[in-house]
Amino acid sequence: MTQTSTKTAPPVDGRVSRAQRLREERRSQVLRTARLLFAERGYHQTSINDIIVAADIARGTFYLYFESKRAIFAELLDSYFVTLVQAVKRIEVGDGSAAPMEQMLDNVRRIVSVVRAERQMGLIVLRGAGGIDAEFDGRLADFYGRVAALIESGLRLGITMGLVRPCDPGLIAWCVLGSVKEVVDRVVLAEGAEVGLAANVDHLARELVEFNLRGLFR
Amino acid sequence: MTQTSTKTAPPVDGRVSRAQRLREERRSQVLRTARLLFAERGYHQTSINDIIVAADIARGTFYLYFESKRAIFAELLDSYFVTLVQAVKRIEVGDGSAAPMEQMLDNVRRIVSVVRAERQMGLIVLRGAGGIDAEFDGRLADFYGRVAALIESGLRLGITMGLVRPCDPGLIAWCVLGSVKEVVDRVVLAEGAEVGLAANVDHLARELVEFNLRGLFR
Amino acid sequence: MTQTSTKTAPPVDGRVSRAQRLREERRSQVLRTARLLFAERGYHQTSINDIIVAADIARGTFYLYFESKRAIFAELLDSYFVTLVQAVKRIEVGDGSAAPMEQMLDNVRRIVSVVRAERQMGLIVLRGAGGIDAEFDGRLADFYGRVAALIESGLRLGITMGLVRPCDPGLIAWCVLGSVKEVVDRVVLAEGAEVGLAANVDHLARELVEFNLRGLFR
Amino acid sequence: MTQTSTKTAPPVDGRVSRAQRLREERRSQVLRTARLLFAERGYHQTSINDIIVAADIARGTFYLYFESKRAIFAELLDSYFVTLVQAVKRIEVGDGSAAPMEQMLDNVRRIVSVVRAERQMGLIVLRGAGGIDAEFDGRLADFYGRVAALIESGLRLGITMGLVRPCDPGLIAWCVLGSVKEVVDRVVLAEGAEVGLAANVDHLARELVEFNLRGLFR
DNA sequence: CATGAATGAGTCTTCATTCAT
DNA sequence: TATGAATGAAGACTCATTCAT
Repeated sequence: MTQTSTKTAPPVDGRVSRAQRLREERRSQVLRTARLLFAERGYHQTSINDIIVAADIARGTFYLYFESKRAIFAELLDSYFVTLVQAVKRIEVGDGSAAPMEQMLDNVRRIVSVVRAERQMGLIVLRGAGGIDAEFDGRLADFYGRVAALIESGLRLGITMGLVRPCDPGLIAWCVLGSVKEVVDRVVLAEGAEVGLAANVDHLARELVEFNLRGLFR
Repeated sequence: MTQTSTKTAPPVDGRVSRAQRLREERRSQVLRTARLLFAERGYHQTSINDIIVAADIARGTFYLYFESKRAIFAELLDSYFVTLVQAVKRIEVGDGSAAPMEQMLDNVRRIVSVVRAERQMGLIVLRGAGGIDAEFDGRLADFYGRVAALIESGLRLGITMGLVRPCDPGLIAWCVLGSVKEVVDRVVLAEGAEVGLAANVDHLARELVEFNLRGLFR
Repeated sequence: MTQTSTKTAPPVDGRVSRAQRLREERRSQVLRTARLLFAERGYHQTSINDIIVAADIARGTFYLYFESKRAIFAELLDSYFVTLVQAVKRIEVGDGSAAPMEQMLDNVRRIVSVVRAERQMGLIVLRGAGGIDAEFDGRLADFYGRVAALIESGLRLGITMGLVRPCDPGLIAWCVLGSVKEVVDRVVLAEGAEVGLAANVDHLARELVEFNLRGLFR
Repeated sequence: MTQTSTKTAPPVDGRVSRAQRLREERRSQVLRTARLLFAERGYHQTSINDIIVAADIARGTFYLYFESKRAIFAELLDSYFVTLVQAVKRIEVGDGSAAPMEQMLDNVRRIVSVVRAERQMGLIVLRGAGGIDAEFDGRLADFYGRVAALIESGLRLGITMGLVRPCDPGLIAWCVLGSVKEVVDRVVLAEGAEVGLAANVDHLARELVEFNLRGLFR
């Protein structure tokens, strides 16, 4: 139906033809360009025209690689979700495991590093992905919901083991998630962040984790 | 310059003409309608047409009261910011003051009550105001920045007084803000929230404050 | 949803406002223009742009009056079908009725006169309405199907009454319809027709009817 | 000028090279595929993409064999016209000839058989070839014009010989043609035709010819 | 000969805003 | 003041055709 359908399966011998490689390169170059623009100006303020001009391709070429504007955005979003989720490891509690605090620190460090590596997507996910579409809103809510569920199950375990004080884990999971999101957003992604605080990731991670574990009180 | 700025100041005698009153009524009715629609479908998915149909006014009439689509949205946003800021009181520490915990609880209760009273604007501010425009993004950042600064100054005071453990107040302020925002968003604004957890505002406030003060550890 | 929705019901007093009248005029002017273009160049070769340029209206204005290109074409088609159907009267056989031949002559005369009055639509229906769309094809087939059914029932009656020779009425109805369509198409609508044969409608009608009644044999 | 016209005349020895043969095979396979698609969905709804996918050739290859979309359609059309024209034999009147009625019956039978054999082209010619293009419309008109002229000359002869009643042969030729076209279209090409009436070609031909010769009257 | 990635003119449609009445 | 018809810039997407490999 659409001309997009990329037959061109790689040769059976497993090697990838030169054309294939070029094709992939082109595709990811468009993806990169689009990511940049979406992050800078948001979904609605970025037109297909903006993308093809910035990527220096023809109008039709865009549709050779992506079905629609929504599709390229969705792809960007989904692949970022995957990257992010992979950065978060469940906190293991056991003899051979590192201290929970250390594990949490590692989680935060990994998240920060992912977000900093792909600053643009961070901006999109934390700020610009809402309000595009009912479907995208849903996807975003889904993603955060899954993360919150992960945290919640950790909390439950911690409570059972007597490590975490008794609390409403369904609620507190959102507190934890919220504090992380906000710090990542404001501190990691802030314009001048490169020079400032965020440069010291370790300090940031330690403060964040300590806040979550010990709260404000002395 | 534009016709809209014809503020038609009330007559010197202080009384407001009947026409004036009607004008104001109509204006705020349009505002209400727009708020509803923006909250339901977001900025981009709400057209001027949607608004005038729902408000039952003519297309031209809209522009008699508001300069543009942006303008009405900005107005809605700004007035909500004012309401919200008023809900947050600086934590007083002194002989005659209530316990800090109690003050924080009150802050949370007030915020929750404001947000629930104007659920629509809450949705807009927490979800839908990003990604519209560079300027709106800035406004939003500004607002949260002011709130964070407020929290930060409280933290500094707390630290000085030995109530709050030593920490990076500029960073932790964002943690606090983030946890509040997320809980308000997911728990207070969630579809079925009216029946569920959020119904018990007190429980919610207490859990949230406790998390912020004592963290997760037992 | 669309801005097309024409509220503006006429005032209760039954009179039509000046604005209403203007609106209708504008609308039918666009219809006329579109009809002309569709007839001249066919559906696919006529762009919205062609229509608005020829009608001297703005792009948006078109969509104020019509939902889409398909919609305006459908409207043109439907109203023509109505006109055409009204031109065909069932052949009455009875004491007070004119001779069947005379009634058929009148039918042909009326059809020819309708077609000549709206030459453009004739061209569209007889030549250009096929191949646009499965739906339009269906509509066209439907229309001709109804006409054929009308003829068929006439034939059955004629056979019963001994006026028409025994034959397969379902088949012969298409013969009759086909002969009429072709003559109307080639003779009435032909470019130079105005000067030639078709000028003499009476001759044409008589020949056509005679052919249908008596065939070719001497 | 165009690469396509590289007819690569066969070697003088009259034999056709293997490559030549392959070329021809491929070409006609594409023609077959295109015919199928054009018939099924019409000219405008069939894209080059549809054709190359169905024919399993590369995009560029198509243009190796055919100049353009128009060109392949034109070729299909023209070759069908030739086939059709060959099916119609002039009615011979003379001592050694069969009865005119029998000759006409044979004509109809041949036409029906051609049309049924290449149902797709029948559909295209009778329904889908109009409204594509001024030129195609002309070609179609030309073809029917030639057929009508053939019939007309037959009628003149018949009149001269006293077999056909006096009439306007230029007009009546179109009646005859119209009745044949319509029957072929609706009855022969109708979806379920294979099972229904049309199965009995002889009945159909006889009814059609009888209608043309004797008309409706008893 | 064959390929298929690239092209870009052209299409329909939307919608914030203006302005004559 | 109120109206709503008119505007036109801007947007997403299609598809016949070309051309380097």
